[in-house]
Amino acid sequence: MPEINKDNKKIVKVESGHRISEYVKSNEYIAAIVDGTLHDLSDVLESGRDAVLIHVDSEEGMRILRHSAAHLLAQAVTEIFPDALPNAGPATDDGFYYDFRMQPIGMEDLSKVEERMREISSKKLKIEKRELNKRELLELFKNNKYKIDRIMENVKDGTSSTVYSQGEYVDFCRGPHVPETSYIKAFKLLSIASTNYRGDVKLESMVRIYGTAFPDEKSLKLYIKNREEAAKRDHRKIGAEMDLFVFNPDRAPGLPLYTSNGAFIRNQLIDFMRNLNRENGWMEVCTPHLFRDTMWKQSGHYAKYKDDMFLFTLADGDEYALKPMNCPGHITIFENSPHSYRDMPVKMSEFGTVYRYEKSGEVGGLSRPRTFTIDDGHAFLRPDQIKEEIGLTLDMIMKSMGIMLSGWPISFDLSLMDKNHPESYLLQYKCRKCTHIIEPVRKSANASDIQCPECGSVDLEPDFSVWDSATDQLRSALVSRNIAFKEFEGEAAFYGPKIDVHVKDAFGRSWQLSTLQLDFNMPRSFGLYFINSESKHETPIMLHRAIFGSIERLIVILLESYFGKLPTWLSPLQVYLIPVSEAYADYASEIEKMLKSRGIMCILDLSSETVGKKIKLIRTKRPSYICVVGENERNNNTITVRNRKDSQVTLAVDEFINKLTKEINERRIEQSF
RNA sequence: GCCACUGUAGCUUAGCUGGUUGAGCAGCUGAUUCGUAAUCAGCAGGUCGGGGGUUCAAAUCCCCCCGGUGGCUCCA
Repeated sequence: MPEINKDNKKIVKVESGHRISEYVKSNEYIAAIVDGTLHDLSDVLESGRDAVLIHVDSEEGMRILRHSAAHLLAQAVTEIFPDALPNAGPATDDGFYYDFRMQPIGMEDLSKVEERMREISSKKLKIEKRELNKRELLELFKNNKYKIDRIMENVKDGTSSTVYSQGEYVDFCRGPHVPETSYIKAFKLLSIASTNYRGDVKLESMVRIYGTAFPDEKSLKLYIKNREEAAKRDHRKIGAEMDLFVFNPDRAPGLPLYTSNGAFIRNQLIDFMRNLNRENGWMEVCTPHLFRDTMWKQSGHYAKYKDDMFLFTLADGDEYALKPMNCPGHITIFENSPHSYRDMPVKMSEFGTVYRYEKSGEVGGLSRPRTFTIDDGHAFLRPDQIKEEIGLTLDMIMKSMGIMLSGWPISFDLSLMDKNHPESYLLQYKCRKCTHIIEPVRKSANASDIQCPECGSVDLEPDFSVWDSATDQLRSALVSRNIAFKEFEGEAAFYGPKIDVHVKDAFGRSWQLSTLQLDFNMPRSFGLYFINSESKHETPIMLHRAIFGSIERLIVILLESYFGKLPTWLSPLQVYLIPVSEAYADYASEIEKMLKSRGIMCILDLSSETVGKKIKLIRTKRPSYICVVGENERNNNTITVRNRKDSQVTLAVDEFINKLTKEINERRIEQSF
């Protein structure tokens, strides 16, 4: 996605009784904000106001443009397929879609639809808004049950709402939209998908058409080019070329097998994180891959994720499950011994391989496998230790991202609770009558199903103090590291607030890596405690944290972003060594021995092919260095080295090996030569 | 699971409107001993994803199944 210019703000004074459009000279402005609400340019203001014009290049402007493009799509589809019933068509982060109840269509139909959209666009149809009352709305859309559903849900009796029309096409919509169809000129339909009404598999299936639109042809082209470029860098293609992993759909669907090359990359990443864990007091543990169902029932995973777990029953009737998460295993270790407040925090880490039964259509490559390994960690904390521990974990994140993905934009999201819906969260309550504190529970949405155990009153007040304190500590940990972050209200898990870390690659794709989640629930459901300074049992707070996230996904990110040309410390082929002829095989073997004794990944190619051919054919394996030795090198005890960018230098063998060893040990991204 | 696209040798691929598959690379054998993106020659490798049907004849047309890929959260 191209950069969005957020400073394209223009404010005009609109006098009472006038249309906003009268003050707009350029067709780069497509809508306006007045007193915080969105308006069409055709709107007449009843009293004089400042209107903030929305530029088509702004984030808001793009959404409006794409939403209008979705309407254009619906118009074209209903013209070509009169039986198609439009449901809904919003803008998405990088385009738009529209859902229709209709016969399945194919890609040929898509180009027909796109052609029709262009025709309609060039007709410069005015996009007009009308206000209708509920009765009129229901009458207008009487043949479309989906629109009727939406009207019933969104328009209260006796009130009115808006419809937008362009030519013959009318849609129930709250807008705003661009002024006329010709504003939508740079667009493309991308794909067809099946979806169900309201996303519910039990309801009828619908055809979803995806597309995207941009303010100008150039940005559209760039977007399409980036998509194609990203496809070329698909990790599955690169992985096959470099011989990193194998998939066998018959024997192990969705379960990757790593070759020695792939295993090398994994192990390098794991070694790196293992050291970082040690430096930061995360003690490595090792837990089994399967547990009895009883544990999963206690943890709550069974109730929530039963359908996504690999479950099986043994001959004696005992039920087991492969672990979908590592936390209960770590809890089992924690439980085994008493803990004083002085020993806290207790921090366990594990490269924990988990198994999740993803639905058949959802698995694919390393990005959506059915087994993956998390650089998992669970800290058992006293309530006052959150800030310190989060701060240290943020340091680990900054350090590891700097080493692996130097210079990539990183963003931090802090997810908070929505205090208007306390019933969505695990909360402590206070009895308004007798001030008794009720242990954390999750109230159900409507019922007054909880009563005070002391006086029986149902008049309970949510006590946010634990959440507030935890959230403040997360926030101040971020602030203490000078980290910019965004807050998202209502995005917290029911059991606690969290911080998510995303990185953005060279193609503008955002990837989630680290997560830090506080958990007030699991320590409670397992009855965990530590002995506090008053010799009383106190429940610890758990921190679930992963820095890489899944190692599989990290490998995907590294392969796709480096195009397979990994930093040398991660490369399974660090040196590819060629003697110019058999006569120099001995000299090359000596060098090979020296490299191997330093642990450098090296292949010596003594086959009878020409140097040119060997270089040509090794390219898909992406060696860090291609080294050639012959008469010159042997006479001077040197080596000729060609790097990933194909620049070449001849230097002393000792110097090469020393600098290369340093490059690998220091995990440098840039090459030494 | 649902929809679209797709499936010819290990990889990349030719095969038009039906006449039982053609190549390049990789592999193997031999020659060549060579200075940075393919040395030469030969050999071998395919139930055209699987099954059924139409037809004198199917990789090609029809039906069913199985893989792979994209999508199935963003609500007028």
